[in-house]
Amino acid sequence: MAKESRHTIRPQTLEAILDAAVRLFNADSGVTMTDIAKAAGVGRATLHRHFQDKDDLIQTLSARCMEEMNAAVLTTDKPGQPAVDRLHAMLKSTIPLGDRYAFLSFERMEDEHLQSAYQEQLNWTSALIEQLKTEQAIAKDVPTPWAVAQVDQVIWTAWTAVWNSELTPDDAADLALRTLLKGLS
Amino acid sequence: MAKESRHTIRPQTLEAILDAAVRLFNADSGVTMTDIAKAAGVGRATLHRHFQDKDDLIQTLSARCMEEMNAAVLTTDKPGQPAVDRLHAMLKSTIPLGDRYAFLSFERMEDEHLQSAYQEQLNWTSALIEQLKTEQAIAKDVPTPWAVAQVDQVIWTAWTAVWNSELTPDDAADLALRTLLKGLS
DNA sequence: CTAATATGATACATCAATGTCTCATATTTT
DNA sequence: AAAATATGAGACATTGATGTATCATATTAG
Repeated sequence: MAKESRHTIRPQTLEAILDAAVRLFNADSGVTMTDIAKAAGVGRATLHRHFQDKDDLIQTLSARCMEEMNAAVLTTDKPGQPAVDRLHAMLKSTIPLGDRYAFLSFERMEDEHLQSAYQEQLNWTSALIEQLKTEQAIAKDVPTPWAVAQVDQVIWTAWTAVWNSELTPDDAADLALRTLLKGLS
Repeated sequence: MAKESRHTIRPQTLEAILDAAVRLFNADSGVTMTDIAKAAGVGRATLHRHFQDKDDLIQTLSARCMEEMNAAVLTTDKPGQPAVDRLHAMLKSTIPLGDRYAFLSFERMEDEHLQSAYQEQLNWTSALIEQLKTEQAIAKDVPTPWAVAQVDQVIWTAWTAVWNSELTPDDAADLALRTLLKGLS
């Protein structure tokens, strides 16, 4: 805290650090501060100047990812629409952020503020599932937690396919929606 | 190597170590040798007596998990059967081994012997997908890598549900098969 | 342009995990 | 029962990551 008040981080420096960190953590969870500094093209001391410790960096990164996810979902969502359309819009906006999503899944979140934000995200999806059931888009005997997990997983799968250049983001979203609703048949 | 020739590990000791290691690695990838020794109820020195280093332990563990997975799939598989039945049998036998499966996915495998064994596993699933397409159980315009990824993911999801006591292993396998073939509808 | 300050590089101390070694004890084998 | 040996406990050295401090340089603000 003392450090952040003494120094103002430059926006480009912050972006470089957080971008590099997301990238590295997705490739391997055993990332060191030195790795991040190198990948960000930044001095190792700069990391320690702006983040109290590694946990602080991870927490900042988690908060950032969570904000991006929430923003992406909420800005594209139109609550009045049919549930299937809302699901489609949600997939389209979240799949390109798959790396953020993966980071949030892999890292343990001890911070309770983040915990509750994540829970809110899960609740949002649960509500969408319920609406899908009401509108007969999915079967009522499918457990909601199972459906939520499937949505989560398909986002990750779709992002991986995009990342591997196997699919475009839009094609991945379409295929993900189709897979969720009708399976592979 | 020198150590393993000087000492014969007791079967129960080996089991305790590998069991504890799988359990811990699934909860958190930043596991220390001390953690494993404690969880296994074994002296820390015993680990170093039988495994050259941490990598050696992980490699041994990976090999063990791979063998278990392969054995489970191959012993329950009946190549003459319809593809849907083969998929169902595969899900039933692999879902209870979901923790093994997860370990293999999370750990990077530098060993080429393991790499090829894993590739073989993927090829086996790909062939099954092709058979499913031939038998019209799944659509031909679904990319095979996508289908393989879905099978992988659903095993993990199903195992998680079983682990959380939300489903029995058999129910999870049934739900997984249904989800793969018909989606959530 | 000049002052303020953020950054990079380096040296340094600390700490946790790793791996080695030894010896007393427990277990297995004969 | 006695010999052989696997294990547990703890001391020890080593290594790599972490975090701090300092100073010269680069960048930004006034």
